[in-house]
Amino acid sequence: MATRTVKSTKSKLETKVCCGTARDIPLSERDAAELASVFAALSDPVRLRLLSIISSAPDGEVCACDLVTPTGKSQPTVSHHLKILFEAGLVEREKRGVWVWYRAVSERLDSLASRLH
Amino acid sequence: MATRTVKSTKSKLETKVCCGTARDIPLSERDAAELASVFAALSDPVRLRLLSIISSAPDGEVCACDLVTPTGKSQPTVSHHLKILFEAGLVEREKRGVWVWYRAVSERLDSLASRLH
DNA sequence: AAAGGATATTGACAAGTATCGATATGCTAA
DNA sequence: TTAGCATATCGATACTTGTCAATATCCTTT
Repeated sequence: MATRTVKSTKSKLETKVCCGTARDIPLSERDAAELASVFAALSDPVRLRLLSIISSAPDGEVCACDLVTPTGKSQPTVSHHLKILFEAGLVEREKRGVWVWYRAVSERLDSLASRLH
Repeated sequence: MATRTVKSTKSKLETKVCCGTARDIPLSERDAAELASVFAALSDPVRLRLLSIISSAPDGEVCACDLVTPTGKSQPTVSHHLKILFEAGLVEREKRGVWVWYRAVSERLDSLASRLH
């Protein structure tokens, strides 16, 4: 933390004094951790593409078996990424027989978008 | 990839057949990587709080020296996080004398928000 | 009941990252 | 020019994460 007093005033450089008292941070530590975890779920290219496929599906849902080939990743890897998206609340899943269908949770993305301001 | 033929129709479970041909992914590999890198910059609680402080500053800018104490992190750590925010295009910086002032790049957040749909 | 397939989990490993102490750089004032 | 401070970089370390092969689980069909 620098000094707070500025003596000379010869240029614009000194017109503003830095290093005031620490103000309250608008975003709490808890909220920051929560937000960060959602962004972390979105911080992988494979997951973004999975979400993209799911979101743009005609019926709004996609079978997990259709998510392996397009991404070029192994089945366990895709399953792992889908789990992360699910736990972040970005997708929901429904098991029907042997298949699992995924849908995007648009409200989750909407509320996230609104928090970017 | 599962079989595509479904013979019996005894319940709703079989009304939809999964595992069609791989369709094009709306989000390209390059775009996904770019987007993911921005989300990665936002996926840390300390960086979100830094951005929060900067964004809500009365003058729209904050001296780096005012960003160490509130976060409770060391000066090198804060400098590291600011660099990541800067390289992601989320903040811009201006050196004035010994001090460095940071401002949020709101258009960057806006365009990011618009891409969440 | 047995076989086969879809999905999830486990274990292991390589790569990436957050953190801090020490140090370098660069600006200002004396 | 020297001293002192603000900021950035470096080096090291502990932790996290993306990936896949192997395996487990669960459902359906025969």
